[in-house]
Amino acid sequence: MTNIVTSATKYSITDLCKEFGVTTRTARHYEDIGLLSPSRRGQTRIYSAADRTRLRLILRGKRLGLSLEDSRQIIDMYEPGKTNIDQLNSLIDAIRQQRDKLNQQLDDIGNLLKDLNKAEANCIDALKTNGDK
Amino acid sequence: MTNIVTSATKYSITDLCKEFGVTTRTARHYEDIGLLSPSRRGQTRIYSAADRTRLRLILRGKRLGLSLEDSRQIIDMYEPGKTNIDQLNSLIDAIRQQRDKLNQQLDDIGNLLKDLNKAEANCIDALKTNGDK
DNA sequence: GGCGTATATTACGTTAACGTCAACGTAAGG
DNA sequence: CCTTACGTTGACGTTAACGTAATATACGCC
Repeated sequence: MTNIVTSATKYSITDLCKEFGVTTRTARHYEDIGLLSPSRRGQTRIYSAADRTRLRLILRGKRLGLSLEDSRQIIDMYEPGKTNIDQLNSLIDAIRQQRDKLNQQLDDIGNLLKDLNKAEANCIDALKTNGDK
Repeated sequence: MTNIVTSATKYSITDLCKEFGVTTRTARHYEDIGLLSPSRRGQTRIYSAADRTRLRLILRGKRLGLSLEDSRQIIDMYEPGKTNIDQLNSLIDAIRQQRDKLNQQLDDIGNLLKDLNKAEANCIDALKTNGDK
């Protein structure tokens, strides 16, 4: 059995970045703008499972075309307590806005997929037609 | 009945841009990079229904987080004939890649929506709890 | 025919999200 | 002890997607 204290899964910067297919520069950049804040051993960054999750969420946001600031907003929603009562209502608003945006995206993707299917059919048609000569 | 020749729906740059909530600079930029090519009357741009459609597709792409280059690729897929036989197969590949990406997005959105629901529930909870004091 | 409004071109400015390079520290292995 | 690999901090460079003047032309109208 591994030592409980030292075994809490931790990652070096390169390991973490390799796992997600980003450069170390990217991880450091996210730290610069306060999206990640790994602990340190001396100078060296040590990423926890929580840091890993945050990175995962950031990258998910990117796939959806969100800015890093957008992602920060969303990720901060998950954190309890960090939200004082005054802001909860505006936070709920923000959440609903995000949901609207996402539903719009769902719609867009549906349409785009339809279009792509058509386009593919056209291509295959063209290949058939021209393949016969 | 309006004159068939002159009545084919056409738009001025400001009208078209207002309709889609973008600036004229944006439309001109899209023209600079070859995404739009409206006809002209003298110097003045005249947008056709086809131009309008292209703009609509570009903006849909943007909502999905695509780059303008990505959108160009996709939009060009719709154009028949412009694709020579040699490229049809690679085009089909591109289409499938796009589809994969979109399915990934669908997945991401589903997860994000779930998360947002949780976050909202937390907020509402917090409001209730604190509202009682 | 002067005024306002729309349009044009040219060109420099801006922001986000990193890339890239330099210069250096440190720990492990041969 | 030397090399190799991985880590650090600046700091300037780059790309995409426009913003923002500045300046000039053209149109409708009272």
